[in-house]
Amino acid sequence: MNSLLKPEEMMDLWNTKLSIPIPSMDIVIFTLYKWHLCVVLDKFEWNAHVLPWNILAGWYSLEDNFDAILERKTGIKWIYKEQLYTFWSPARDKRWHVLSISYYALVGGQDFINGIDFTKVDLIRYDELSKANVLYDHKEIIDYARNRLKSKIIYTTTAKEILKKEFRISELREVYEIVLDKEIDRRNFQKKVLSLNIIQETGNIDKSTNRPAKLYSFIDDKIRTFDDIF
Amino acid sequence: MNSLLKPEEMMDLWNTKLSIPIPSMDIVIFTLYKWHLCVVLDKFEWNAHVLPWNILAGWYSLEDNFDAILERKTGIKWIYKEQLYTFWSPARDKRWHVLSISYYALVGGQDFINGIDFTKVDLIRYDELSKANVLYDHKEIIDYARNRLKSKIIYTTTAKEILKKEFRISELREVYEIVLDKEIDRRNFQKKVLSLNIIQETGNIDKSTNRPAKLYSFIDDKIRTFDDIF
DNA sequence: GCAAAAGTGTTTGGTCTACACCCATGA
DNA sequence: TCATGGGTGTAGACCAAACACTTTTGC
Repeated sequence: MNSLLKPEEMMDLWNTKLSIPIPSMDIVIFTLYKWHLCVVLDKFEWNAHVLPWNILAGWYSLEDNFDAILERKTGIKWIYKEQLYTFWSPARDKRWHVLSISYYALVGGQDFINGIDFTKVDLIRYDELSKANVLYDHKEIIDYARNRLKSKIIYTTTAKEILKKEFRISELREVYEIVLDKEIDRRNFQKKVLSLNIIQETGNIDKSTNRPAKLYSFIDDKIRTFDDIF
Repeated sequence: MNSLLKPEEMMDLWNTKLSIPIPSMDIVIFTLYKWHLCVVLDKFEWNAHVLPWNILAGWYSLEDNFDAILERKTGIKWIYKEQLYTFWSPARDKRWHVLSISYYALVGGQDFINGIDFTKVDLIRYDELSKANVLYDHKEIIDYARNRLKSKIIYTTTAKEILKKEFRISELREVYEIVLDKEIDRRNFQKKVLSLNIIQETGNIDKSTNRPAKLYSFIDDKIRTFDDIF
């Protein structure tokens, strides 16, 4: 993932000889942590944050570029991700003249949290982002991703990435409640989700609460679409 | 809209010294012509076609870049457009190593057809595209745009760009029938579209058919969203 | 009068919402 | 036996699909 010229040399070349923006990638990683939707952000200088990013490595696909950034920040090698949008305006970033191809993903699990190097990266609650000092247009990119996440989870099995292999329907519902930021009727949710043919009983029972609960798993290995859940 | 280096010089620079793809823009322009969904494609050499495109002019916004390509091909100065996707893979285009930021739009009207220079550009029916020789991955980009168009027209007033200021509800319905490629019940469509608060009677009557019809116009000047029409 | 297309209404069935009740277990 | 959360059912509101009849004009 190296380029033939050093980054500073590239910048120099661009700014002096070219009128073309440098393609880079910004990634928005959402997770559910302590019952809140959070974003992974790079610490930047003293108290500022930016999205994890890199200059696009042109010998690799966009997905490989995403994976490289993700792995560097979190240790996770692969995750379902989706292209978000390509942001550019001549005024976007006066220092570097950078075009941003953005991707986003929803990730969960203990391995993910353990893999994060919290000296370099922070987990910021989405609902507390306005208090943070997020640089450039990265706050807008995060909001854009947040909206996309909301609309996608309604008709895709995005929630798969947050849950363990086997889960209770109530756990699935909680993912939806946090991502959509609203309460969902327990009984109606259950009826609907079972009618969609996306999850199946595993036969196992989770006895960790007073009344044990049936465990379910997603039928498909891959993220797939279905008729709107709401 | 010029760059400091000539295109050939840029290409050379990229291929020899840089590992970074050149940002370019491909645009997918849909229109309804003789009752069919069509795409505007550049003639390329003898019998091949490509999407209208250009190397990204970095002093201008993405939308300005789109407008410049559109105007060159069709004489139209402004139209509602939407970013589609950014395509890139190292193998995408071996000659030029080009990253494609794609936009799409739905355009209509006689001015549009009159503005097209048909010596440079062809109008190709979407349902006959498989017979055409469309180069690179541009066929996939068109398909991607076609799907986006289908899903967007269901909850946005995209059809506005195809119709005259005042139109019959039956004309609006025909736009939906062609874009969605299915028959729609006349009566149910009328009820639904009137309940959405997106169009209003203008008070004028169109007497061009046997039985005259009320004319309607969109309430909003801008393209807006509404609850799904289907 | 007849064809063509507009305008309006009804019936039906399914789906979403808001609920209530009972059940299995741990403490 | 009580608290906690799981499992299941039902009535009413609402919405969408299928469909029929009447109206207004040109020829």
